[in-house]
Amino acid sequence: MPATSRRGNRGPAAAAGNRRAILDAARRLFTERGYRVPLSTIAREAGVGQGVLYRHFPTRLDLAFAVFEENFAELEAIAADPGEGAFGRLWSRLLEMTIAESAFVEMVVDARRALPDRGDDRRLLALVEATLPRARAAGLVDPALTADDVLLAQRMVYGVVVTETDPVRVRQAVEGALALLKERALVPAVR
Amino acid sequence: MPATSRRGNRGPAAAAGNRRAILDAARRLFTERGYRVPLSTIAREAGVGQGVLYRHFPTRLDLAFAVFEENFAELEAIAADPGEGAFGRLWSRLLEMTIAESAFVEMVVDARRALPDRGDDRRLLALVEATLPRARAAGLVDPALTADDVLLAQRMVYGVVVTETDPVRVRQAVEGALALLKERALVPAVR
Amino acid sequence: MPATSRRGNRGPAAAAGNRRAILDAARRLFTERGYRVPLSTIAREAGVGQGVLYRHFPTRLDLAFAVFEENFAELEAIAADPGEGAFGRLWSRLLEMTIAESAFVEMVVDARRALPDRGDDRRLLALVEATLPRARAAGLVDPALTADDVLLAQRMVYGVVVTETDPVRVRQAVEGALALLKERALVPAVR
Amino acid sequence: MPATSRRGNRGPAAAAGNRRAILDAARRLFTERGYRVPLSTIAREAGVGQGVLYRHFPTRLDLAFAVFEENFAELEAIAADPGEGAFGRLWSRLLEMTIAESAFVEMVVDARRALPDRGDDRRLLALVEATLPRARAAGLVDPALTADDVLLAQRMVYGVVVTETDPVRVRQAVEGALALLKERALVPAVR
DNA sequence: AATGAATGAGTTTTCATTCAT
DNA sequence: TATGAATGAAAACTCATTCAT
Repeated sequence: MPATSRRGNRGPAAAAGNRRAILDAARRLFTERGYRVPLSTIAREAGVGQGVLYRHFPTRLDLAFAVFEENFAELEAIAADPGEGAFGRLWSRLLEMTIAESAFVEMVVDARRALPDRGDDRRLLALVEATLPRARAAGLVDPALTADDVLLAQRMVYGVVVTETDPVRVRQAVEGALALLKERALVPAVR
Repeated sequence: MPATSRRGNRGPAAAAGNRRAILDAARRLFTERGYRVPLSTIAREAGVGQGVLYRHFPTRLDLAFAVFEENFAELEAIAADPGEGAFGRLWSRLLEMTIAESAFVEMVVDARRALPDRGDDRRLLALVEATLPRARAAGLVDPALTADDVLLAQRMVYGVVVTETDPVRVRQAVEGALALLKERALVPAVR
Repeated sequence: MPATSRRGNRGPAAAAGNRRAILDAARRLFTERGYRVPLSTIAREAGVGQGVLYRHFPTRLDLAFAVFEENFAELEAIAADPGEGAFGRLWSRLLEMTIAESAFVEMVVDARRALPDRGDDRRLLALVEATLPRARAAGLVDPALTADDVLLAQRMVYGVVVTETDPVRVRQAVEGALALLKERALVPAVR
Repeated sequence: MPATSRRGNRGPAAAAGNRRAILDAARRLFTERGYRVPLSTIAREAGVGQGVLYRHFPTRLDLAFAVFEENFAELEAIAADPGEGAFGRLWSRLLEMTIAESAFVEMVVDARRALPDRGDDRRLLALVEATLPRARAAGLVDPALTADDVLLAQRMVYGVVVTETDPVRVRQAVEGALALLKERALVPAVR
């Protein structure tokens, strides 16, 4: 659904709201229609002019990374919890994101052609490294499980999500993938 | 490199050669420049007119599936071998294809949005089902390994390949993914 | 006036006619509305689609140079005449072109920012060098007049044309400029 | 470099400073990047908002003429000198301006399309008429040289400057042009 | 049957101008 | 009064598809 239709020049005060509306529209449209959805469609759905979209996000990748960034912020908030369950919640949320927003695989593919490393892998790695030791100490995961393993596992789940042709079977396919990885006791399984 | 330069209307005899040249050019360009490479580029590289490309392959997907089909044909030839090593060779070749032609993930993503199921999964499944029992009987794989597991594992490897930003680390990443799956003894590992 | 309105795909046979129509429209619109006239306007006036214009002339400069090239071709034809009057006719036509198509100054300014030397100066220099000696031998011009002088004089006339704000006074201004240069006996004066 | 960074609404007192900063930025950017440089760029470089630029200069031409006006003011100051050398200094400075700010040719071309005569020619003519007689009386210039000749000569130099593709050869080209005009004893030559 | 230019709709991109704060 | 974001009308550019020869 478009943000409430906006008309006329609402002045600079609208900037934050516009940015929000653009990000929401982009997240939704990337998911529904894929990464290549026209920028003009995103602007229209966000209820802003094309120029506003360009002011906020000069390239498609800038927009995509900004949406991605919000996911990261959420994961960082989870990882900031000092409890032993943080890793489990981080992994669970990461799986949900992977399932819900597989459109980002297309973005990654595109980014790979267009850009040098943006360091996103390292940021995610840091979150895992911050939380995994406590889970290990509490006996919640296989002691041999490394942070690299976790990231690799997430990428493997990505592969399953993106190649699943029937949307209603995505969760089931991910369950199957996690079962194949189960020996290393990645927990918890997807809800 | 374009197929040998072609000029003028060479009549029906050229049809097969043209089809061949288009498929070769498409395979190369999909890999090098991604699934969205302009069809006109493929026609040019193949040394044919755009009309010919349309005659042979009315849509981008028809072309992509035809390229994919050649991979299937190769896999089918491997699976036709009645020996106990057929499954291992099938898996090995499947991994190689996954590594070399990850551009097909983009195609699959596109196909998912555009088309009803084309049954490719089922064809691949049939090849695995034809070869896995003999490998299992010969003790070459974990007895609990199912054909579905194998297909799922291949999709997981896809995920790793497509998300690897550094081309020279793709094999290493796949090795890591296979190691995570090793408990089920998928053999052989990637070369 | 637009080339006779054309609709529908007339096939490759239309290519030469389209190129001609585009060049004519571009020459007219550059002169009437300046070098920055929208390419879409040129395409519309030529009676072709935008894509056709792009196929023939990938950039605005390519188009402008092609129009310019036609002027060169005309000058080359004049210079090919072995008679002693060739230089006079060359100079006269060059002045006419300068007066009629001052829009090309804008092009030159633009080209200077966008491109390395295209060698046009040298081509024009060659034409002058081919014809000037015969005129000199026939006593038609000051014996001290060099080909470089001629080119410089033409650039000076350019300056007068482009800075004349009243279109009806352009010829009069050029006459004045030629009078200032008269000691070197550039002949003939503009008609 | 932008004028000292300005933040916040500093009230009417800032108006003069803003005008100054805009003119400086415009002069520099017109020269460096051409007359078509985006107005937003000029505002940014001047350290002011776009609205302020519009308040001071409603159109691009208003801004361009204001920059030009400053040149006039400098020339007027030179012409106000009652000595016999005023004409020489006026001509010399005029040549320098022509060389340094050839971007103004683009402006003139644009103005010609957009505006009725602004009388700039007449203002410059007045300056020459005020100083030339004294130089003539002192025997510093050809007695036959008229003020119209001087203005025409300056426009001719414009033409040479704007058509010179190699920036380092501009002065040399101007020298050549002045040599062609030398019979009328325009002095002094460019430095 | 092959060629390759033409078409034109779709997308991206820019920027002069307006206007809420 | 200054700010700088919003607007939206152009303009530029791309490319899948058609079709005369």
